[in-house]
Amino acid sequence: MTASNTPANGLPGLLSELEWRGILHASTPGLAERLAAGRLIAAYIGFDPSADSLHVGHLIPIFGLIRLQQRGGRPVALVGGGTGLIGDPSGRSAERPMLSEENVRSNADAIHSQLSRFLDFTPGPTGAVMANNLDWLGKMSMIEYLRDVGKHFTIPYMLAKDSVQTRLERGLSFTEFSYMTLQAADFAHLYRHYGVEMQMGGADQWGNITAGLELIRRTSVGAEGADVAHGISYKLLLSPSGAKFGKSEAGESVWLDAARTTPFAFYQYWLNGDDRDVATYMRWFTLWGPDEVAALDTAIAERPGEREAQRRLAFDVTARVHGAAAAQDAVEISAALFQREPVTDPGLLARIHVATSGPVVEPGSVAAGVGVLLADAGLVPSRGEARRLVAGGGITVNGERISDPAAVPTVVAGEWLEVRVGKRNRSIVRVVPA
RNA sequence: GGGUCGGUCGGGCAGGUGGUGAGCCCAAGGGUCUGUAAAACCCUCGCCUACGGCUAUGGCGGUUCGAUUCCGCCCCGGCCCA
Repeated sequence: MTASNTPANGLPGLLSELEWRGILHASTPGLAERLAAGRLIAAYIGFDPSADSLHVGHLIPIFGLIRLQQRGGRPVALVGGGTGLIGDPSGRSAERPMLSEENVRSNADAIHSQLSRFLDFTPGPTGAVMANNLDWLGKMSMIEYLRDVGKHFTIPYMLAKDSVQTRLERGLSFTEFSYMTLQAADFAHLYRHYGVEMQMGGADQWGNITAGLELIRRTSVGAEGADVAHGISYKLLLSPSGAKFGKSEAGESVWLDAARTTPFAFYQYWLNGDDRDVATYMRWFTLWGPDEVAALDTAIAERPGEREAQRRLAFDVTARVHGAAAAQDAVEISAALFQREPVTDPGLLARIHVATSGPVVEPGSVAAGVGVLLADAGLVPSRGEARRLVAGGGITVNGERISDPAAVPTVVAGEWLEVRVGKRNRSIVRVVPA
């Protein structure tokens, strides 16, 4: 850890930091002055509980809060237990399915606990705070909503929003149309009751953020002329390689929940990134300062084969999400699994099997030949696919390239098989009688 | 509610007005080189108990020797009208 990890210039340096990292999309006029004022500022970001775990895409807002706290601001993480029942049309091309209340509630709980590991919630001026908008939106009566919130929005104002415009042709329910007013109500509520002066979010949230500013401006008294609230939006993360950020090779989301995406798989996701993307990712997903980042830029350019930036990035992010021990474990398992020779030490095999949530098969599957084995283990979608892979030379078991789908591999120490499917997909299969 | 157009492989299409839909593009996967990267090149790309068989044109039913095609009802989506 170097000195650049603790920005000495505090809150006033926030905007310029987001600038050099290439993250800043927009910010309200006057925000720089407000940050320079030397007073504490609290800012919030909302998390939509549409699933029971956050995924790597959520690291963007999470880092937004982390950087704020690091610079001496108070981060407020808002879980959308109320708004999640409505559905944000922003960035969506079609009406989304409504989630049940129980669903949203349990998702909100899960997300709540995941967020707690990224911020310091120790009570104090910069202590992080968690809130759930169901607490106030759920209590609001319809009359109250229409008088206190709806009255301050004109239809032309709402129609002008991008999120609405892009949906006018394709269809948009009144419910989703109203979403921005609920998010505005959140901001206004947090402004009044928690002293939250700023909302942050992705570029697609800018319209919702400004709707909140509008509501606050129209409903707050005093401080005439001065901007009483602010907003920052982050760019849409476009990976230079054109890859969809946050999707594994199989097209699955990379989750922050270890039960969904093992720390090993998580580490592999970052390690395996395209060279062209690392420079961007390390700016977005680490707290490294300009000097460290520049040094790694040089490393990428001069010694790409070493993948120093990928390794450091993968370790850093994995450690942040799953802890340093899990990250170290992922490094060791990766080294063992991706060395030239197959793993044969039973102790190590067992350890890798557990850490990677490896598949378990019965001896019968092994005796039926590699083709059947791979399908039974779930390493390939079908036997036909297994045959294709074997024919193409894509399957290696215990270090031996398989040329016949009917081949019966030798089980190591009576229990283990090291299977390599393609170049990057390697796993340990455990053989246990039923 | 009425009308109309559409629902074919992960995505995008083609075709088809009763006689064999696995055809194209993209995406994807495997191999070679390299670095668990990219590019390039080669191969593959519905499923299976695999020289063969089975399933696939939103769902159900009908007409027919035979339906993706014709008829009816239903579901989903777009547009127009009320």
